[in-house]
Amino acid sequence: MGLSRERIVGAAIELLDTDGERGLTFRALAARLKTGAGAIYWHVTNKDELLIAATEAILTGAARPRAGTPEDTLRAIALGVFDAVDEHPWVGTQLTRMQAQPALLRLSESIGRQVQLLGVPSAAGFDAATALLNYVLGVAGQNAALAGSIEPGTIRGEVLGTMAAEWEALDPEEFPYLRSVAPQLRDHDDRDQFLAGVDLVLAGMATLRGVPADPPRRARPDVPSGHGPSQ
Amino acid sequence: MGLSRERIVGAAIELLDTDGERGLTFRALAARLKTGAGAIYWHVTNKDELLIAATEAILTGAARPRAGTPEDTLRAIALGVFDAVDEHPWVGTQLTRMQAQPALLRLSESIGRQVQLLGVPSAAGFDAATALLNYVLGVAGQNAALAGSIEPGTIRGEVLGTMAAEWEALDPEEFPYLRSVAPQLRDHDDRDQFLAGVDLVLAGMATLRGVPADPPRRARPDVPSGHGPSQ
DNA sequence: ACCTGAACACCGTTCAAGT
DNA sequence: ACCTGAACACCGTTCAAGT
Repeated sequence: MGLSRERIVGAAIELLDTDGERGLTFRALAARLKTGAGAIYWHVTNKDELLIAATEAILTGAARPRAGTPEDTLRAIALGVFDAVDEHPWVGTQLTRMQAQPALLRLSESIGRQVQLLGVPSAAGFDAATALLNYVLGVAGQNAALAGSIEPGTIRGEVLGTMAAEWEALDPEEFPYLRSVAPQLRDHDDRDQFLAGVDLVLAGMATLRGVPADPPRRARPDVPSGHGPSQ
Repeated sequence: MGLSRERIVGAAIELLDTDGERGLTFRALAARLKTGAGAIYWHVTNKDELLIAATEAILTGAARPRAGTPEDTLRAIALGVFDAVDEHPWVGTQLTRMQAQPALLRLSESIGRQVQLLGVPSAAGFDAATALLNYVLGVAGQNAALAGSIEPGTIRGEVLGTMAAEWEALDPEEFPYLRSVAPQLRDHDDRDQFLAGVDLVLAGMATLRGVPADPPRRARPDVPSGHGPSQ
């Protein structure tokens, strides 16, 4: 069984997951695949292409629309990205750094289409869809950065705890707000907060249709809570 | 006039602006400063610290609250970041990649405080402030990525034109939405769209107070249109 | 057609040696 | 105290040589 594009991409994903973004080098990849570094170039053009393929492997189907109201579909799409980045933080980096990422196109398409279904007038619709996309990408980028700043494989809650401790140690004169909110940071649920943000944007969109929005809830039992669509 | 931290940071900013993020190397920096590469390490710990200092130099004061309603202040803060990233795309990368970036703390503080003033209840307030921050960071990251994908110094409109052409060339079966919206992408104003997104989030926040939001406008003559607060 | 591994052109960073 | 520049330990990528 020789090399193949799939084996290479698979090994790259493993390396990225276990050793972080800096762990993926052609030498490490070659060692894991028991070949020379140059062999990989026979199947893959360069590192960028490899990263795109790896992201593609994780994100296939993540932006696929499901049945339900446009709002619920938008929540599901957004959650799909969130969970994928949660499991594979380097996906967040790819999504926010690479313009040539096909997954980003599919995500834009899915979001845009659902916003259209929402009934937002077309001029404002493009702006609204772009806003939601950018919010999702912002969270993805932050989560990737947060994961990149620590040892790969650290427990989730731990990261927020450390960050909360830093906020509590800030100068009270300059950072009263962050200090006051540090306890909330410590024991909040990322995923919940992400959804609250999605709901906030959706509530904003509702005002664009002239329909009074019901205030976004924080608890949402209607959304599946398991980590879904990533590989 | 020997070396100094300020001269080093200044030269780094010039290099980043003219040659892009990949243009900043210790060797190029040393050449520009007419020293050896190692000399820089006497004044600066490492490259990360240098990038943080450079971002800091650009973003000082960008998040400082001005007089006005909380909404207007939030718009001004967001615009400050947008314009800074517009002039110095690498700032967008820093903001979204580095957790230890002081400018990010100040930005979080400023946004959070204004959202408090907005009267959003404190539990939802933290979520709302985080949502706005993530939106701003998402746009910053995308603009940085977009700028990074092209030759430094390309004309702004040109980038969007190229991207619009790509969207028009997409498969009509798979990407009907992006194709339909390509013309809007071509001749829209980034900055306008960014503001529309901020207004969307603000409209969402308004629903959290139970106050009916007036629908966000697209034209906004009340906001200064010049590129302001960066260096 | 596919693989090997040395070699090339870079990086960031260190450090003995200078002034 | 500050600077110099060679050296070290890496990178991504290429390419002659093998099978």
